[in-house]
Amino acid sequence: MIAIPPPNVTGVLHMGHALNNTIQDLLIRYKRMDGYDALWIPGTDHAGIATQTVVKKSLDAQGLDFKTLGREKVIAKIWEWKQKYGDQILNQLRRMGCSCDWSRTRFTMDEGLSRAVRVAFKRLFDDGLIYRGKYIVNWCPVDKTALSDDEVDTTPGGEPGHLWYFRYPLASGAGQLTIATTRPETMFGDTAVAVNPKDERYVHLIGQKVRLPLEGREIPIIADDYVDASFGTGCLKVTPAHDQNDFQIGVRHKLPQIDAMNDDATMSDVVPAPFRGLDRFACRKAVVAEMEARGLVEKIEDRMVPVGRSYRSKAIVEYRLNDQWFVKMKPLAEKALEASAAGRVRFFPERWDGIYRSWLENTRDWCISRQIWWGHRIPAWYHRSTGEILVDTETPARVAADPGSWRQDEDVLDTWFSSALWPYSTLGWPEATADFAKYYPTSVLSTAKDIIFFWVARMVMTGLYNAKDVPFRTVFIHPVVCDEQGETMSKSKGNGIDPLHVIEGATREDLEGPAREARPSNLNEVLARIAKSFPNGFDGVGADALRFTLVTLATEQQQISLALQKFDEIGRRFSNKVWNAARFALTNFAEIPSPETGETEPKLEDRWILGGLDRCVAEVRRSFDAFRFDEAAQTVYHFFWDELCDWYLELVKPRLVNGTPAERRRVQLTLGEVLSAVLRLLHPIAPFLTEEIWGHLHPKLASGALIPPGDEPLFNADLCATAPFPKDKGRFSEALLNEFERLREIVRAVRNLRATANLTERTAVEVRLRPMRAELLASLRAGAGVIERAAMTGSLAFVDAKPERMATAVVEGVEVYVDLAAHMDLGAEKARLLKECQKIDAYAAKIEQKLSNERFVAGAPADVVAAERERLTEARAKRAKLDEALRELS
RNA sequence: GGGCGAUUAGCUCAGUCGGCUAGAGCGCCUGCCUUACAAGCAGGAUGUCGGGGGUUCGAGUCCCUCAUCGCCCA
Repeated sequence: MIAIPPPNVTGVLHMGHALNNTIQDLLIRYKRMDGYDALWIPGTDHAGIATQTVVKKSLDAQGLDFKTLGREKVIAKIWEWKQKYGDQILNQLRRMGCSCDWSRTRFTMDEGLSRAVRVAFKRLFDDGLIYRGKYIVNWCPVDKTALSDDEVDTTPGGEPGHLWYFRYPLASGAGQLTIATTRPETMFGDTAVAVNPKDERYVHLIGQKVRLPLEGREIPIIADDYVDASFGTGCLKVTPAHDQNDFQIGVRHKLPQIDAMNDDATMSDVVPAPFRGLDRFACRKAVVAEMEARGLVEKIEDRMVPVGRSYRSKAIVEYRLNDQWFVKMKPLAEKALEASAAGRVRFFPERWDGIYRSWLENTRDWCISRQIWWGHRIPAWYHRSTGEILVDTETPARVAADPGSWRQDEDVLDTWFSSALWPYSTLGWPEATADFAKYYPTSVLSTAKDIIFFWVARMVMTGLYNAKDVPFRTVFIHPVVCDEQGETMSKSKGNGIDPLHVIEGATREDLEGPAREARPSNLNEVLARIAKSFPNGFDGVGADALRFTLVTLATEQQQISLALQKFDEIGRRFSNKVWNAARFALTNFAEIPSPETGETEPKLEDRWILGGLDRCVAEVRRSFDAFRFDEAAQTVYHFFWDELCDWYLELVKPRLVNGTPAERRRVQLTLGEVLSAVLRLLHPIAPFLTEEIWGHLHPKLASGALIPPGDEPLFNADLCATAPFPKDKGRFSEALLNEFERLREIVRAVRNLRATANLTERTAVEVRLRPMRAELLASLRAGAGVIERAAMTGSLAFVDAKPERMATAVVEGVEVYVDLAAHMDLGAEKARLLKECQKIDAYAAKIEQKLSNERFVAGAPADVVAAERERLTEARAKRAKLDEALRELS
């Protein structure tokens, strides 16, 4: 069972969603076909800040003011918006072929899920794991809300700024201290100056006071280890209400907290009159100007300063004291760590477990209140006069009885608080539903690495706490989809590829859209690239090709560099091949001799392809089970194209087209089995194409009684989606593979010789074979048909001596002679043989070197040594034959 | 500053427990309109496995180190 990572209702699906949902659908279809009760719950997330922001913009555009409308009307508007656009995402999933259980579609703000949120909140509160407190929080002055640490982005290396050196006079009048600050405007909130206790320059001043310029307040000089003596002057102004670290210092030294700003980052009434109401940056200028006027600025340095920005509004984050709700992380995190240590939650690829653990080990308390309207309102009520707090899942009776005396908390919960409950709230928790009993814990969570902290870890924590078990046994972390330059795709860069463009096609204007909207600095370059690669737009390749391409590219690396061309190169090409091969097969299934006709004995190629099929089935299963979807896709690709199409189909054409009815039935039976199985192998990756072909092929197989023994359930499998996933029937054998491989090598040798003589492929040539070992003769005779057909020989015979004037090639165990007659260029043939000799000599020399090393012979496992000896013998034999051919030429 | 990942053919990437002459797709070169597919078929060329050191009989693979790139955290 899989719970979908719910996409935000704000937007449309991007390529990352396409990859993630392809993987989930693949797993679900695979398991469903393999007989499991596979449930995939779809849904969407209300995405508090993101959605509110989007709707606010649209209301702004209509000239409607948020504040004037008021909370209830705004929420109603957002609901309207959600109804209108929310389904769009689910429809996109459908178009990608996602086989979710649509009847169970959930939304994080559904009544049931909202109740789950309130129940979880109350339980955590009652257990003392949720508390309310004044705390310094990341504050977005644009959205006027607190942000969790994870919602704050910082530019590596900081942003350009300044370091101002201000003189604070000592209260004693006996001099001054110079402090360095990047944020002059916060000086009105200063409540101390701190120095490092080991800093000899200042140690004698500890305990004294300075007079805060512009304001005249006296504040103490304190000692704290946090201060870096080498930074600035070694004196740090401490502003507990406006800086994270200063807040901690303030707590340690019990400093007062002076809040110098309003919620929109203008200066509050506590600052001196001239600065009141100024925006923080205007105030910064004013403060600097005033300090300069008073001669209190020692110097100003340019400097890169760390700046946090809201990942939503991009506004510079302020640090602000606020009443907020917090989840106490430590007890929850410990349980989550235990679960991963015990292997109850496993990550694929494994390395992400370390990332997950290190976050849990260092996590701070989680601020869960958000000062917005769209979301789950915090179920807490405050008594207007006593300040008493009530927390409950529904409006408490005391509140209902006396509503005038109580007010509910204005804030809503962090979106991730409800997302954290998703794997079980979607199953009906906290009710003891049948679904919950049956499907919890879920099997797999598929997601990208960027939300391991936001989401994965929090689901594990709350799952263990609320639902008494881990929410999923396996976490699959897929790569991040990047553009061809290796940069993450984003709206602001305009480098995204729209999955719908890939599926349905796009005009050149469509393709240019995202870039034109984002206006990146290299816009012309981007447009030129589009014009060059897709002057007439992009032809849609369909959902299957989209999926196949993504799955093929999703290796264990951290990112996929994706260019639109890839969908042509990989997915479209392969889908087309499958379609054509199926079409060929279907025309040859038009007429099926009646079962009474019976079938001829399987030929070598029939047994070979069935063995290959079984190996392919086993490998695909192994790869799927190991979450190596790329390997699975490669395996099917290789089997289908290189073995089935290039060899088997070509080999059986004579029997299929001109054969006796019994011969035709034999091929139909074999080809039918292979094709039917390969369609089912491919179905989880490419559902539409395989279903379409299945619809044509399967009825023919069934009506012609062409379903092999043991596969009886297939007779009734009207849909590929519900047909059983193929099983390995154990027909693969190394010996058979080698036998056939020898034939292929002979064929390649003949083709090669013919090509070097500049003969076209359709020129039939005389071929003679001379086995080096007597026991090979029978096998070669059995494979004569394969060679004749695939190598287009005129005649084929076995000899025990090299015929005169024939070109020679040596493959494992067999000498191949081709009569190139007048076309043989003796000089070229000689050069070719000499080159072969060189190659084989280098090879043999390497092995000889190994074998002459006593320590290798003594130290390496016996089988490795024996294998080397064998290779050497083979190489020498081959060399001898080449010599023979050379001698004859000269 | 700490951590994770990457570096293999012109490009995008595989490479299992250290063991066969290091592979695939695309691109490139040559020849083919061959009765499913020219969106195809056949053949071919292409590598100091980022540099250096170490362990080992043996290293693309393990260890150390340096370099470059990407990401995460502080």
